[in-house]
Formats: sequence, structure tokens, C-alpha cells
Amino acid sequence: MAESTSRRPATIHEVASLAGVSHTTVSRYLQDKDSLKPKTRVKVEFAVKTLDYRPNLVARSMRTRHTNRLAIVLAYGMHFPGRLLAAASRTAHEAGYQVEIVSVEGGPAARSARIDELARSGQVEGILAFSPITLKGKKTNRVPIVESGAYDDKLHSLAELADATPVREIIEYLAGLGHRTFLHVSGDIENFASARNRKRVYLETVERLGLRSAGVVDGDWSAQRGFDAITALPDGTDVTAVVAGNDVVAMGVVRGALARGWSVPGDLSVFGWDDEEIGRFATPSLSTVAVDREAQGRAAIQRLLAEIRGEPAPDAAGTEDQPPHIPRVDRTPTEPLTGLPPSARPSTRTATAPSCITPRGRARSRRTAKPAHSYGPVVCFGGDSCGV
Amino acid sequence: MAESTSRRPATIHEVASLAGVSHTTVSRYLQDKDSLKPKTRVKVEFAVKTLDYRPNLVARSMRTRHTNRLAIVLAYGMHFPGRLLAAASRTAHEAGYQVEIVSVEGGPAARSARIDELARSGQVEGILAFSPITLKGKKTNRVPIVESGAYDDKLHSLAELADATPVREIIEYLAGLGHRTFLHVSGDIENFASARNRKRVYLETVERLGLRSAGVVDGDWSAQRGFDAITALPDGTDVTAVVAGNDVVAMGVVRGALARGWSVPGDLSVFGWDDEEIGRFATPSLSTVAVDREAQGRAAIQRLLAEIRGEPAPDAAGTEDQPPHIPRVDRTPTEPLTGLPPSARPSTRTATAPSCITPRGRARSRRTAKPAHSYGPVVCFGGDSCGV
DNA sequence: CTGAAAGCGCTTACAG
DNA sequence: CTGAAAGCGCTTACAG
Repeated sequence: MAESTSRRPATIHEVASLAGVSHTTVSRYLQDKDSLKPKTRVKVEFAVKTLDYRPNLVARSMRTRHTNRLAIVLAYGMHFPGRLLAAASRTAHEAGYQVEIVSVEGGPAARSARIDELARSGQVEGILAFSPITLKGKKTNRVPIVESGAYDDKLHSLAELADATPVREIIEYLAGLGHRTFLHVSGDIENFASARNRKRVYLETVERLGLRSAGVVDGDWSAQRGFDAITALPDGTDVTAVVAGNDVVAMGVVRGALARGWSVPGDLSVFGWDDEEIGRFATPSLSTVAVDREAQGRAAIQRLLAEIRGEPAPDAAGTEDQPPHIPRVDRTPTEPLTGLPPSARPSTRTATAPSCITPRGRARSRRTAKPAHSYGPVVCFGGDSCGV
Repeated sequence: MAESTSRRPATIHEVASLAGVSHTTVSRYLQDKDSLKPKTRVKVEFAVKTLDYRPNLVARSMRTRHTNRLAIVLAYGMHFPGRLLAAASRTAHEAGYQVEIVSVEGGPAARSARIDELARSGQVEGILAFSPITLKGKKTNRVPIVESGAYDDKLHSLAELADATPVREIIEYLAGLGHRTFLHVSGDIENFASARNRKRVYLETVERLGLRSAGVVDGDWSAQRGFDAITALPDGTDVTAVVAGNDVVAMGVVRGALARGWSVPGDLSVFGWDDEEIGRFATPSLSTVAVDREAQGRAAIQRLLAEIRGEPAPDAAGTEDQPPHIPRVDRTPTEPLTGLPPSARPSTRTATAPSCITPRGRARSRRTAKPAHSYGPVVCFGGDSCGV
């Protein structure tokens, strides 16, 4: 029986004493079992098993001055994709780090204050912020701080959440269909770099192509905001296409259009973002942008790890080996669904040849064995909400 | 300028030396500023400010044998409500604890192993599992482990995620409308206590009322599973009502029905769960169950804190002061939406008198100033997907 | 009110 | 290959 009645976990000294060696030897055993003479190793092994010994990680951290912990800072209450966080956690674990997720109330200032505190408490070796912060990792006495989705000093996109380039593709595509007046219902600009970036690209692209924007409604990722944005449009509005902050917003936009007696996509084309499964099964199904959350989470942690190790930042554009984005190409266009019964069945759609285009404008297909070198979110024109 | 060029944070000894006192005094200052003579306090204060000193929390933990950290264990990749985690974090912070969120791949066994490891590493003082685990907090050498959503030894519901009672209400309601044959597309039974509980209540209720169940499709929270479950039904099936694991699944069910040429709710009534905003704006909007995620997160942490402190568990049924659930009553029925254009506008629905009933079967209304004493998830029959 | 001493449980040079 | 010693940065009795 390896049971112990003491509430207190065994210490290294107790193991040493049971094994009849010094605690130094036990410590050495923990670091590298092969550095011990076989006979000694067996004794220590036995003692460790018997006492069910686990080293006290706090004490170890104290001595090594390494906590092996990272923090991920999020805005309070944000409905963050579990996959992203899970992938981030896993990547960190594989590198020997634990991840602590800290949710902070308030805006960028509050987050920054918390990060500052965290950075100097000696508890974590690096911090990853998925929401905008005001402080940069420029101060002294600090551990590395990486803001995912932000732009770096040279204003180059750092990929990950920042990649808003699909917005360009979407608008170009819709313009090609004849759309001239657009509306953007953004996500939460204050707390999400991704929302900021998309808004910026939206405005730039509309401008560049000589199109008209009926405005940008600064949203909060809510469907209600999308709904209200549409119902607030004046009768006789020129708007025929909406770029929504995400699928939830898009669903509100669609419902708003239907409530006005408009058809989607007949009278209004609507684009979402995130390729949420629920949007794919909505009626009409949403045209959207597929983003590889797992790759994002992985890439963000890898960038932080590189900073910690003092290595150069991993290529934001991704390498073939470790792409920051893995395109999803399992969408295919369906016939527009304007009434019941629907003529398209989502379950059969994935069986058809995919027809997504990437932000780079390259056609992709599952059947091409080797993926192209560029990775990024994949615009899926396969939904019923955008028209063809 | 309070800037320091050293990369290394200041230690308590450096503060002491600058202030001209012993480090003991500095430590005392950190614990209780008033225990110092005013003159001394000023000196220490100055030194702390000057060096921008923050105590090393790892060292403190080592000495006090308190880490002030809790861990929340989740199944890998689960799309967990941000609000729940945020509320849990906040509640913990208010009690002086940091929260670490650990995402574990694999099923209950893998989670349990990770929890075991965590429990004895000395890194956390308590563990909260939102997903089922196999080990119980019965072993020695352990910190308290609370499994949220599980049933306690006496098989009493521990509220929180476990509260599946609305399933009973839903079925009774649908039976009252004349439905006789039901189908349940469950959530992920293996990794979610909530899915287990709902399935159990579903089977019990159908049995008790002498109704028929066409079966339970063990799902994975995916819309695809919901879609497939419906398209797999034989022609001429008796099923007229579906209880879905959540709103995503429900959306798949609805789409599957539409794909078969059925109308919802005309031919099939569908109930979701979670009251996700996107489902409210879907067409048809979903009948669903509103759950207060923030209250759940709060309650779960409070239960863990009580265990840590050796206090009796907080009342699972909730107190007036700190209810585990706060009913949401902002839903109101809309006319069934069977074609376009829709006759109901979601945005106006919240303005009308709510007509939700609680799991206890009591009518609620915003206009009753004082809420009833019982708290729990609120069944919202206000969606378009269930019929009236 | 303040300081000298002990010690939390480890790891890591340094000797042997 | 193994052990004695020092020390990571704090807190907490114990004296004064």
C-alpha cells in the first residue's frame, strides 16, 4: 500500500532518508536518473514510489528562478474560442510551460495595469495579450509581453488575429457582383485588435476601389447590433452588401433584413466571419471567413516563446513546417435558399469539391496534394447569404 | 525618475538597505503598514517607490505555503462560455486567488491524471473540474477538488451545470401541445456532466409521462450531428419534437428538418439550450433555455473556496443573497415564422411582456418587482421553433 | 516598534 | 558517483 495518512506531501528529505542517501542525490535523480549508480537509483526509485513523492514545484521555481508559467490576458467576458486557448495551452505545455488565463475587467488601461502587476510578480515568464493593451514591452524589469493581433513597429501585420486581408477579398468579390454601397458592422473596436484591423481594411478597400460606404457601425459582436444597424437604415437606402464583424453579427443583420421584408441575398448580401458551425446550418447559411483558431493559438504562443528565449520571432507569414494558418477548404457553394423547402443540404455540401479562394486570390482545392506556401484565413463564398 | 536599468527586479533586501532598516521591517510593512512607526514607514515607503519594488510572489508562496492559486480543468477544445470562466476568475480574484485554466486532452481518465499531478505539485490550493473526472477528492495528500455539475454522494443535484430540470418542463409543455414521440440529440455525454444529466432527465420524463422516445442520439454538441439525426429518421417517423443538446445542435436539427421539406415548428418542434444570441436571431428563432453562466461560474468557485476553508458547502439551491442562477426573463413569444418576410422582429420582442416560466413552473414577469425565492435556468418558450 | 535568526523545499556549484 | 554547504526571497516566531 502506498497510502500515506499524513496530509502533508513528502519532501525530498524524507525520500532521501528512506533511501539512505543525501537529498542532493534525490534531486539529482529527479534531474537525470542516469547520473546515479544503478544501485543508488533503485533505492531512490523505491523511496519515491513508496512515499508517492512529487517535487514541490514552488520550491523548485524559487531556486531555479524559473516558474515555467505563462499568462494569457483576455478581456473580461469575451467569448473566446476554446480551440484557440486549448491550442495555446497545449503548445505551451509541450514547451514545458503551464498557462494561466487571466480575465481582466475594463478596457486597455485596466488590462495593462494587470499585466504590469503580473509581469513583476515573478510568477510568470511571459505574457500574451489577446486584447489590445496600452503598455508595450519596452519597460525594464519585465518579462516578455506579446500582444497578439497587434501590428509591430514597422506596421507589418503580425498575422494571427490581425489578419484582416480577407475583408479586401470579400469587398472585391462583392464589387465584382455589382455591389456599390457597403455597410460595415464592426466588432468591439476597443477591446479587439481583430475588429480594429478589419475596420481599417474595410475603409481602405472601399476607398481604394472607389466604392461607397454607408458607414461603419461600431459594434460589440452582438447580433442585436447587427439587427439594429439594418433596421436603422433609411427606406430606399443604397446599401446592398454588409460586412459583419462575425457570424453572430451577420445573423442579426440577416434577421434585420428579413424583418424589413428584404431577401438575403436577393436584396442584401451579408458576409460573416469565423465560419461558426451554427452559421453554416442557419437559413440562409452564412458566407463567412474560416480562420484556423488552433494555428493562431499555436503561433501566438510560439511568438512569445521566441521572445522568452531571445530567438528571432517566428515568421509571421508562416513556414511550411509550422504555418500560422491552415486553410480550411471544406466549404462549397450551395444554391441560394430563398424559401422552403431548402434545396441544399449542408451535410452533403462537404462532399462536393470545395471552391474557396484564399486571401491571396489563389484557387485551392483539396485535390491538390501540396498546399501553396502562403497560409491565411480562407474566404468561404459558399454560404447562401452573399449571392453569386 | 523611478527607472531602473537592472533587468532583475529589486529584492526585499535592497529595499531594506536603501531605507536603512532590516528586511524584516520591510516585510512587516508589506503585511501591515500601520505596524510601523510613522517615521520608519515613510522611509520604507520611499525605498519601495524608488526601487519600484514588488514582492516576489513565488518566494512568498514558498514561505507561507500558500500559493493563492486555483486551477480550473476543462476538456480540450471545449468551446466554453467566456462569461462563466470570467465570472469564476473574478470571484476567485475577489477572494485573493489567481485562477489557472488547464485544458486537458483526452477523456475523464486523462483529466483525472492531470488533476492528480496538479493537486500534488503544490502549485494550486484547489481544483475545479467543469468536466467529468474519475477520481474523487477522497485520497490523501490532496488539495480540495470540486467537480462542477456532478451529483454529490446523496445524489442531490449540485445545481450549476447539473441542473437539467428544464428538460422536464420542456417535455411536459410539448406533451401538453399534443406531442407524443420525442427524439433527444444529446451533447457530449462522455465529457460533460450537463449532457449526462439532461439525457437522464429526458429518459426519465418520457418514461414517467408514458410518452415515446424514438431514441437518444449521443452527440458531440455539433450541428452536424443534429442535422444527421434528422435526416436519418425514416420516412413516416412519428417524431414531432426534438430536445437538442444546445442551440448549435438545435440549429442543425432545424436545418435537417427544412432539408426534408418539413416545416418548423409546423411539422417538427425543436428545443435548444443556452439561449445563445445567435439562435434568437435565427430564422426560425430557437426555443431554448436561458442559463446564467456568470452565476454558475461564481457558484462553482464559491463551492471550491468553501471546501478550501473547511466551511460547509454553500446552499446549492442558492440564497436570496447569492443565487446560483439568476433567471433571465427577457424573452417573449413571437408569431411562428414560416416564410419570408418574417412577421416578427427580434428587436421588438424584448420590449413586450416576457412570458417565461421557470423550471418550478411559476410564471415570472419583469413587472413583479420581487423575484421568487427559487432560482434556476429559465425555459424560454418564446422562440419560433417550438410552436404554441 | 524593530532586528537577528531560522526555515519554507528545492537546485547547483564545489569538493571529495 | 555522491555529499555538505550555500542560497533562491520571502515570513514568522522570538528577543530585545
